[in-house]
Amino acid sequence: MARRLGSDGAKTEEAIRVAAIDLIAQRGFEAMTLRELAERVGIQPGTIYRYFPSKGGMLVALLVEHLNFLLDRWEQEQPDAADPLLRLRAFIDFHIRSHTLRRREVFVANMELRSLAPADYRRVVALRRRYEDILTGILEDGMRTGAFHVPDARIATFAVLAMLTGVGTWFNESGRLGKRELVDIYTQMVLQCVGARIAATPAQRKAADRRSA
Amino acid sequence: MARRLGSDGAKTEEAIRVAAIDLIAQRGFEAMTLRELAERVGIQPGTIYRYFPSKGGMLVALLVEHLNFLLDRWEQEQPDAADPLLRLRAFIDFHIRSHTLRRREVFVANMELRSLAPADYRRVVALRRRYEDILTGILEDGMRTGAFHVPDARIATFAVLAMLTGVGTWFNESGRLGKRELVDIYTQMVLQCVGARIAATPAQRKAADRRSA
Amino acid sequence: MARRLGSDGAKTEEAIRVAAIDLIAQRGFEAMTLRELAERVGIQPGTIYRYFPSKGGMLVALLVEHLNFLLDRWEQEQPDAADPLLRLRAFIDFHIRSHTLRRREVFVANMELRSLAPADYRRVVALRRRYEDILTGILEDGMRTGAFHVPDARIATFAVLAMLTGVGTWFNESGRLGKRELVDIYTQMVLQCVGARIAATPAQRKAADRRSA
Amino acid sequence: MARRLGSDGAKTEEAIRVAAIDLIAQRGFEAMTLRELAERVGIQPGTIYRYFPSKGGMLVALLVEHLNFLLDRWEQEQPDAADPLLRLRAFIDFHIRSHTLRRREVFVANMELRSLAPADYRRVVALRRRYEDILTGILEDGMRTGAFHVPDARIATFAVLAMLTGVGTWFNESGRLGKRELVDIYTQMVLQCVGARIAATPAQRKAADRRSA
DNA sequence: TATGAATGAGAATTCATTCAT
DNA sequence: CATGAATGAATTCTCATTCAT
Repeated sequence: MARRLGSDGAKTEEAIRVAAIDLIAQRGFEAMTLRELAERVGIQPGTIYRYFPSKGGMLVALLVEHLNFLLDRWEQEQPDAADPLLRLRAFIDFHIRSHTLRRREVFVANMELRSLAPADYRRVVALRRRYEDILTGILEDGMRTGAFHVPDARIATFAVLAMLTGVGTWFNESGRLGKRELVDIYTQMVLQCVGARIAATPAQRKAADRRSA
Repeated sequence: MARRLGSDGAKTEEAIRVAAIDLIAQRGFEAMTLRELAERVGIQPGTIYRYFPSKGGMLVALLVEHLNFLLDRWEQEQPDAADPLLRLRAFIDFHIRSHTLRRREVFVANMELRSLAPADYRRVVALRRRYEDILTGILEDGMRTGAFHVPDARIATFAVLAMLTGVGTWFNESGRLGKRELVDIYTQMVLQCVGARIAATPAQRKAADRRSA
Repeated sequence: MARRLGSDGAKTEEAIRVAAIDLIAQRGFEAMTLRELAERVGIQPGTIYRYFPSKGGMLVALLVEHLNFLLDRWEQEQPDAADPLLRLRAFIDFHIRSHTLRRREVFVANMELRSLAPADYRRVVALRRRYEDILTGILEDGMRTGAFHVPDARIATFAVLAMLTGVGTWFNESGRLGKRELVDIYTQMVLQCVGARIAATPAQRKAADRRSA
Repeated sequence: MARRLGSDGAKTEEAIRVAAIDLIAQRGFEAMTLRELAERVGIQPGTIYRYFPSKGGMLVALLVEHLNFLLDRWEQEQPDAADPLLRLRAFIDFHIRSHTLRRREVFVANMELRSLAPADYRRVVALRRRYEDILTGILEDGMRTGAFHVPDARIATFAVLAMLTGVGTWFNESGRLGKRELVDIYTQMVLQCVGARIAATPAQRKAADRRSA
C-alpha cells in the first residue's frame, strides 16, 4: 500500500516525535531501535527517514525543539519585575512546572547529550547554556542587591539546577505530592540554599506547617 | 600462544574493569562495544567472558562494586559523634571527595541504571537506597534536634544528593577551583539549603570573603 | 498543485533520458538511484513511472534508442561507393564522431548490458550485432578484393571496434587533440591493422609529420 | 557454532576472493550482494568483515592484488632482449595469456573502476598506469629504432590495449579457437597496427594460410 | 589463560515502487 | 501530468557471543 487513507505528514512527524521521546526516556537513545519506534507509531522503519535524516539527526531535532520550547516559554512567562527574589520564585515555579510537564523531554535532554555528534553537541549545549544563564543572571542580580548570599553564582546555578532537575527523576504525577506542594517545598529549599533573607511566603509556611503537623 | 609470560587473571580483570568504567563513562554502556573494550585492554573480545558472564553482567558487577565501596568507606570514615550538623558536614565532605575521585564510576552509576536487567536493577537500587538512607537519617536527626529545617527529609535527601552529585558533571580537576574550596562552597550551600542555623564555619566565611573580594 | 504551467510530457521524458544517461555513465546503472535522477530533473521519483515502466525498463529504452540511432545514422550517412577501403574510412569516421559525440550513451551501452533482464539483453545484443555486422561486411568485402589482409574478419571486427570504442574512455573534448586529428590517427592505425595497402592519405601523412616534427 | 572444525583464516579469505571475482564479473560490483557472496563461500555475511573492511575495501583489495600480479609476472617473464619487436611480441603473448587465464579479474578491473572511492581509484589507476607504461615504453623504443610506425605512442598504447583486452569479452576457452591461434592472430593484427615492417613470422603465416584455406 | 575464527541475530539505512489525491 | 506519503524488502554492516584449539 502506498498511502493510507488520510495519511498526513505533519501528523506522522508529530507521532514519531512523541513516541521517540517516550522510547528514548525509557530505554535510552542507543538502546532504542528504529524498528521499535516505527512499530509504536504504526509505520515502517523507512518512513522515519522522510522526517529525520538519521537516528542521530532525530535526537538533535528533539533536543533543540525542547530547549527552544523552554527558552521561548520563559521569554513569555517571565515576570516584568526586576526584583531578584520575585524572579527567582518565578523561575523555580517555571522550571518545576515545565520539567514535570515535559518530564521525558527533560530526562532525554539531560541523559543523551553524549549520544550527539560533536557539532550537534555544541549546538545543543549552547542552547542549554542560554537557559542556565537565565538563572545565573538572577542570582548575580540578587547578590548585588543583597537579596541572595551564595559563594559563587555560577556554581550555585549548577547546584540549583541539579536540585530542581532531579525532581523529574523521582516525581510521580500520581504520588502523594501535588505539583503545588512540590513547588512550595523546592522554593523553600532553593531560597534557603541561596541565602535569601525571606525564606518563605506565608502561604508556604502554612503549607509546611500542614505537612509537619 | 596460549598464555603470555606472566599473564595474570587478576590483573587482566582489573584492567578490564578500569577500561570498562572509562569507556562506559565516555560513550555510555549501550554504545560501548566489547571489541573496543578488548582492544583497549589489549586482549581479544572472547577473553572478557573469562571474567564476566556477559556484557550486562559486567555492568552489574561494576555498579555493585562501586556502591559497596561507597558504603564500606562511609562505614569506616563516618564520625563517631551523634551531632547531626557535624555528621552532615562529614557526609558532604565524604560525598564530594569520593565523587570527584571516582568520578567516572559515579557517572556510570547514575546514568546506566536503566541498562540493567530488572533483577539487577533492583539489586543495585537497593544498594543505592542504603546510601541515600544515610543522608535521610542525618537529616531526620537534625530535624528532631532542631539543627535543620526542611519541609521533607526524603525530598531534601534527593535535592541535596542531586546537588552534590551534579558536581561530577562539571568539576574539572585542573580548573580554577581546588577540591578544598569546592567542599567549602557546597557545604555552605547545603547547610543553607537544609536551614542549618550556623551556615558556615569561620574558615568557610574567610574563603567566601576572599572570593567575593 | 497537479500541474505546473506549461509542463509538458515530451519535455519531461527527454529531460529524464538525458539525466539518466548522464547519471548511469557517471555512477553505473545499479549505483544510480531514481531519487537522484528525479532530483536532477526536478521531479518526484514517482513521476518517472509515467514515462518508463521500471528502472530496468528505462535502461532498455535508453539502449535501444541509442543503437537505433546509430544504425539509422549509418544508413543515411554511408557512402554509395562499393570500395571497401573508402567504406572503411567512412565507418571509422562515423564511429569516432558518433562515439565522441554521444560518448556517454556509448559508454552506457558497453557497460550496462549485464544489468539487463535476459529478454532485454537478447534484444539489445541483436541490435548491437547488426552494428558489428556492418564492419564485418566491409572487412569481408575488402578481404575478397585484396584491399585488406586480416586473419579473420569477425575477430578483426572485435579488435577494431574495441580499439575505436576505447577512444571514448580517454578522449577529452578540451584536451590536446582535436576530433579531426583523432580520426586521422585512428584511421591510420586501423588501416595498418587490417593490412590495407595504402596506409594513409596525403592529408594524414602531413598531419602525422606535423606531430612528429 | 563458533567455529567449524579445521576452519582456517587463510583458506577462508582465498575462498572469498575467488567467489567475489566470480560474482562481480557476473553481475557487477554494485549488483553483487554480500549475502550472495557469503552464501557461495558457505559462511555468514558478517564473516566477510574479518577479512575485508567493507564491500568497497574488498574491491580495492581485489583490483590491487590483480594489478600487482600482472606487474610482478611481467617483471619475471619479460625477455632480456632490447629488440622492440621481440619485446612487443612477448608483451602481446603475455597480455593475452594472462587476460584469458584471469579473465574475470581483468573484466572486473576494467568495469568496476568507477565503483571505487576517489582515493582508491587513484591508487588503482596508478597501478594500471604502470602497466600501460610498459607498452608505451616498447612502442617508443620501436619508433626510435624505426621498427614501428605509429602516429602517437600513447594513443597507440590505448588502442592496442583496448584491442587486446577486448579479447576477454568474447573469447571462449571451449570455442573454435585455441589460445595459440588467438595469440597468433592478435600478434599479426597488432604488428600491422603499429606498422611493424615484418608483419608475421613464418609460423604465423602458415597458421593464417590454414585458416583462409 | 587466551586466541581467533565464526556465528546469527539484528542494527540503521536505502531504494524501487505504489497509489490516493 | 505530477505529487507526496508510504511501503516492504533488501542492503551493508555491527556486535555479543561461542568454542575448538
